[in-house]
Amino acid sequence: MPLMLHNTMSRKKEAFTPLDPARVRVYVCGPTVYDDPHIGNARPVVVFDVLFRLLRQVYGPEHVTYVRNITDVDDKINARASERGVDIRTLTEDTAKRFRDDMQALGALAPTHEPRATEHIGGMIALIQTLIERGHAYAAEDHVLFAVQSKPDYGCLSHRTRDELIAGARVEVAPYKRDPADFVLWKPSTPDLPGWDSPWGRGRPGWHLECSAMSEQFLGRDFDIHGGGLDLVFPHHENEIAQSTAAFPGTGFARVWLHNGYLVVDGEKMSKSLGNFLTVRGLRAEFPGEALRMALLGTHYRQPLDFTKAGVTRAKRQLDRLYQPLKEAASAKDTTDTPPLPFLAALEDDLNTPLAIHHLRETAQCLNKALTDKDARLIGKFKGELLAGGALMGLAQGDPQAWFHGKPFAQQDGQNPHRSPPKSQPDQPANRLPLTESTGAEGAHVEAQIAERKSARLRKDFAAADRIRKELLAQGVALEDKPDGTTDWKRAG
RNA sequence: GGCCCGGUGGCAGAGUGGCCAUGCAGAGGACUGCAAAUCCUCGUACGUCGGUUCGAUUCCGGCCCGGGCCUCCA
Repeated sequence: MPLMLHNTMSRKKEAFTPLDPARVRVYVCGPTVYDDPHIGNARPVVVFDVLFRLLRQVYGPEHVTYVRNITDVDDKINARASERGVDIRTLTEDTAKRFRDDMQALGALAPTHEPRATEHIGGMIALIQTLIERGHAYAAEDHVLFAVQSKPDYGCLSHRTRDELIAGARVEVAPYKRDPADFVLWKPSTPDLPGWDSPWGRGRPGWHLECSAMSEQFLGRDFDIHGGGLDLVFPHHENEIAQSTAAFPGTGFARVWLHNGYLVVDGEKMSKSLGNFLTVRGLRAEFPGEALRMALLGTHYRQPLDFTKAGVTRAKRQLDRLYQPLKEAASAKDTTDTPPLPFLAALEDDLNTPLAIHHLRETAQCLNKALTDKDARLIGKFKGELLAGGALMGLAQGDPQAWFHGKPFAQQDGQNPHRSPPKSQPDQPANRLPLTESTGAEGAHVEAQIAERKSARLRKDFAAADRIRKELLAQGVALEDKPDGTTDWKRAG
């Protein structure tokens, strides 16, 4: 089955055919690094990470180039930097680092390239010059503006005409604009603001320009997929198309446009004033990063997602159900590295992650049955399928025992100990997480209690045995007696 | 005003012109000293009004409700 993707440009699901299967090229708009990412920022990262993994699976890891930029010049950055009394580079370096750390905790692979806007100012200036030469841009009062009327197809992505945009009446009509719909390519900086010398004086680039410049640099003038949040369709992506195709006539820029739907929290738009603003960092203190990832993938990427903490708890239980049979099958060898076919079909149908998760759970159930039947052949097969499917979604790749033994998250700082490196990504050191010894002294205590309970059970002193189990449960440790007389434990809740 | 999305069982969430999503929660059973985990069985849906059709939750139209975008928010 071919990979089907919903293209915002055509508003249809289309069979995906790369321009060059040996070099599949994806660009996704990355963060503006002025503050820690919130859970809404995480959605596109996780969604397009699944796409990245899927493309690597289909075309081979070395044949996929994934670029996600970092916007490190912006008015909000300027404001935040001056608030803190640091220069923007200090602020953006620090914020970008925290962003990468958060995204890694969510199991997202590092993109192939992560260019920063400020390192591509030259390319942006060159692009502006080309646009001016071709009559698509003009300088006015130290600004350079893109002349929307010079591009008859402006609005092709958002399916709006220039007139419809103007009718919205929220357009800033600056006196230096020839047309109200024109947008800024370059704007002047005051001496206290970051700026670069240019033919139009010292200034800084408009936001849309960086993606046009950097995608060209890393992916060329024609590439396969451009992704981002739904809110970027207009004006950001519309303007990127206008800039790039105006500068390079005869080229098509991105072929397929993917946009993820909005995320709301408890049914309401996330905002600081409502008190429902959830940062990834804050959530990581309460939940495993992998549970957050599962929660984000539990809704199809184009659907609106209502993010709730109850939902994350549900997602964590879903992961328990995947890890449980993997724990039981820990000593078995997986005999395949092919994901279940229906699972793959679901992902290939416009990244239907909820359906894919369902198939993964089906495989987990098959593994459970095989374990019950002690069918070594099926155990190996389903374990392999489950791990392979999980690898494609960045789920269930950790050590099962560590997943169940991990420290309660309220007591944890730093990294998620539950994830070990994804099996299929041995070449990505950024994704190697230490498998911390979370069982340590406390584990020894639990083991001692288990031993004590075992002797109580052997002498049929069930009251004592139950008391020990109850005490442990109060400490957040749930016991699980195995048929062979041994007892397992795991974190309750 | 313009454009675009949704409304599925208690909750979450896929999908389909006629037969099952699935999970959580709930009910019952197997297993267990009792649990847990696991397995088996079960109940409860497709906003509303019309139309097309042998048949619509699924296609079309009206309406109601919710959400988003319309110059820099993923």
